[in-house]
Amino acid sequence: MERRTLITAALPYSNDRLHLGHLRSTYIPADIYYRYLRKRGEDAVFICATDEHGTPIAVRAEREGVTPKEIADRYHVLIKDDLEGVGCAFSIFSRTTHPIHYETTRAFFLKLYEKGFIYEKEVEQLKCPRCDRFLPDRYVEGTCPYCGYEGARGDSCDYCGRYLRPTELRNPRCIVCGEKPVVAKSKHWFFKLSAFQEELLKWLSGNEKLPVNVKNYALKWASEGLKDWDITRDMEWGVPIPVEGGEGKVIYVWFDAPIGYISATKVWAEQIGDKERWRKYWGKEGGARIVHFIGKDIIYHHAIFWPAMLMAEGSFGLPYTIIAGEYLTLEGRKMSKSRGWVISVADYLKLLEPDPLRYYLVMAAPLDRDADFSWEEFVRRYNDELVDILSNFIHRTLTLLTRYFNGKVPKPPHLTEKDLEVLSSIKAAVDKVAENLENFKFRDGLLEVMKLAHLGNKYLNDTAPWSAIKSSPERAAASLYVAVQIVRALADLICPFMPFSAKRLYKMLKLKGEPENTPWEAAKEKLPPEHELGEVKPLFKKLKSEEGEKIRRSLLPREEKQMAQVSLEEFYKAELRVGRIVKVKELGREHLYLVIKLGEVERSCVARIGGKYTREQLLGRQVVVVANIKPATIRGVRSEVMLLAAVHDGEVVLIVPEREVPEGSLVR
RNA sequence: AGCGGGGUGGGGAAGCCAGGUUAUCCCGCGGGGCUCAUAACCCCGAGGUCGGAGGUUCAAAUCCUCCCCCCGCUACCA
Repeated sequence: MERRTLITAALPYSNDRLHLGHLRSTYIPADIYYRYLRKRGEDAVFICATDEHGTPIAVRAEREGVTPKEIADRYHVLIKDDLEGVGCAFSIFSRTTHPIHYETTRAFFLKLYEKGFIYEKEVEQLKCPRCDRFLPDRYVEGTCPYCGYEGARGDSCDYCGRYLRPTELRNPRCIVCGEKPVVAKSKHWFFKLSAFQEELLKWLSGNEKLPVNVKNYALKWASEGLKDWDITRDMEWGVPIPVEGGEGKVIYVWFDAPIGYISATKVWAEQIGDKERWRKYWGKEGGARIVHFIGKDIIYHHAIFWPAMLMAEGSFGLPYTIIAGEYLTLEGRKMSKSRGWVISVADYLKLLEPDPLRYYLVMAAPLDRDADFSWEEFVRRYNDELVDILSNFIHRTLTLLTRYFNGKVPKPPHLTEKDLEVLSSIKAAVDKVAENLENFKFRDGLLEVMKLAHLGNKYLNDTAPWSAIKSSPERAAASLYVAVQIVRALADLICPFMPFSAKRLYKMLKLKGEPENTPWEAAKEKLPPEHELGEVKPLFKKLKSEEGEKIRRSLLPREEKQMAQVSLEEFYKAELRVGRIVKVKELGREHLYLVIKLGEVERSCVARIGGKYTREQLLGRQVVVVANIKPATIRGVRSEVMLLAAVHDGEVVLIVPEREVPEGSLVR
């Protein structure tokens, strides 16, 4: 039976635009795979959608005074633009607010409910007395019960990585108002995840297609024991619970999001006018190979939660494999949206073409390892590899043909052993690229493509048609006949990786149709003698250094570049010490005069914390000061040391030792 | 502390999971060839005790143990 594949790319969360990291970990690999299968003529569908529920969108909407749907609408369009801009050829880019999604999610939930895999339970839940509402997971922060980390969120601890429940947190606080929540009873629905532990372990360990990074990670969690999963939340934004008593509650976003893969397939089927078509992919028997492309951060959800949900539901196929892309750093450092240390897809596309980016992101490192986006490296790969090796080979071949053979493929009199050998290595290359793509080895596949271009350059050098044309035109004809076959193959081979360039190359070669719809094996076909070529133009132009510098300046985020770095040595010049406040006097409305005892000595300090702290709050407390700061006179009073405090939105919070230490202790 | 990733010729990276002939690729460097092409292309060469120490093995960059060093995770976020 013919192979059928359903490819999904992780649903982008609809409250921000995408950056280069998203592309590298998920969307470009998925797109390459889909384009490859499509060229193979296989039955493949490429599914994606925006994920539009959940607390972050709700919180943000609240803050902006709009509805959550408005936020989701806004970003759905932008994200779609980003992805289409880099060439992602989705069959459908749907959304989880689509009516079909609601319907599918409700049905999924009900089926599990009827089968007894979802049960109701009164739980003790955190409720904020000041905000007067139950607090869904991320509305609470506190101390992790496992590792003691103080900034753990209600759903998980970022420090030790464990998944938590809000009530497990020690010292919880409401993130909206900071109030200590109280425990209150609330009814919730749980998915019997624990019931699937054995089946999951079996499925995970028996699945030879799962990459090691996914498999090991999931096995570790599954074998540590799975708890039942609270899949409802006290909020309005989301899919309403389809059973009695669920008023004011919705299904948890991580429960409905993966169902989006199914619902989006349904939307697609409807759009192409073959409403029941989706069943061919999701059917348990005779369904498609379901291939999920995700980022490494959501392995847990795709390799544990999702398969368990599917096992419980029973009528859909389980994932065939899950490809988890690792992260992309920017100039060697982790990307960070809040620090502005990111390059957004939109910004990139304003300045450069998508193909070189696709090339770079694939080449930078294998998918299962972290990669780095560095401007210098990008320019190097662009100029030295794409331009010099690939584009230049194509250009010189086509130019020679234009000059010596009127832009037509010459008729080779006879082909030497060497010519035949090169022709057969074209076929071998086509197969090698395919084999790598079959195994999700995108980088290796692209390397094979480049090897073929390299071979082309070598072949041209060895056969030197430019000099053969004088001594033996027949040799020149043979040589260029062979060389142009390599170019022809490249036109198809680069298509999954660099679809825009493939298109241009198709035009230059006057090949019929579009590269994306032309069968993969066409790469092995030969351009016949007399075939006429189109207008020859370089595929990629070199990035000149001034031009590159200009792009670099507007592309790379500025904020971090301005941040000066401090060496350890420099840092140690600052002498931070613990002292005790032994005297407090007001100095106008904003300032306080303090005397701070640092061991044997006492130092004066004028601090701008008036109105923030009272005399009583300060007297006798231990604080941290910069002991060797250059003394200054503030409000007419000499200040010898500087008091340290955290500053945020007009708040001033003193830095104090976690417990009492001898005065004068050094802080390092 | 924990979790994760990494340490391979001057720079950047593969290879490591499935151990095995001269350790691969791009850049840089030295020499040569070519002059069709976007000062591009091709060939040859120098340069590596594959972080360190043990161990397993006929054989280890690759497996095991211990150690050293670097990076990320404490802030929504692939």
